[in-house]
Amino acid sequence: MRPNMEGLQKRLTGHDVVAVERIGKRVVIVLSDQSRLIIEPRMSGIVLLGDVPSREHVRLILQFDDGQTMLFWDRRGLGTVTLMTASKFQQWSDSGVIGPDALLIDRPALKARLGGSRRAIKPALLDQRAVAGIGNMYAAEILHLAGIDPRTRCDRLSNPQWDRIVAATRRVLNQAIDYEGSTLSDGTYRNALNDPGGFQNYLQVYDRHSQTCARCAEGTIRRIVQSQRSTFFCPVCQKRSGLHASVVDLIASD
DNA sequence: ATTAATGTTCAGAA
DNA sequence: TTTCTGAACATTAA
Repeated sequence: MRPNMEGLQKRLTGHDVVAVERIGKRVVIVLSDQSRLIIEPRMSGIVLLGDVPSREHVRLILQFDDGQTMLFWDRRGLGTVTLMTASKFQQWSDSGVIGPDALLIDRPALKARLGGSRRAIKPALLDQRAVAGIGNMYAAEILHLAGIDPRTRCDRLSNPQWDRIVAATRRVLNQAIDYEGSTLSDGTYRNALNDPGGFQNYLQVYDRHSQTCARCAEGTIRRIVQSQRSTFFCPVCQKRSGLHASVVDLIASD
């Protein structure tokens, strides 16, 4: 991506932006000829309007006629920027590399995609081909809210458990969006105006290793590794079988 | 010096 | 065939 950045800037010159959309974790900028500029921020990338936070790590700058600036800033440089023609985008969209969006999927669809799998539910939720938009932090929060052990095999989950996963997904993601994301102590995540989010103050398990669970006030949050990612969970609220009473209340109050 | 980090992809092995 | 591991990408901070 970096070697072609100048070529990319040149190809973009003279085009109008007609829409900005989202597919899973990607930002999709629609241009007047229906081609798409797709930004995939990955770990540390952010899309910003306005000032450049630092001259370093700027990957792309869109300068608009009215003086506004949109830029992709990526400290670790793991993110990607891709410009696709309309037909290439259509092809890519239809290829199935990105599953249904996490905020739109319903229980039958999610179960159809994962219900036959022997994988543990936590790594399965991170599979963007199965369902798009859930990352490591929110997978932990979702399963905690749903009261499900992250190690549970997908093919052992009951319909009520799938229902709780879908409900918890919507609630966690919508709440995180309302609070404009989670900015942990390293300050990486920012909204488009470079302001920190507020949802980090409401995280129940993520990054809370060895703390007492705020919900049940009994369990101690555990950290385990699944598919080379940290998983945090409360062994009391999230049992393989059985369900802590407060879980039912939380989901039901939605 | 080592490790881990809100992510994904690849090769290779159970 | 499925699912996992380890490495890779690059940077920062504890």
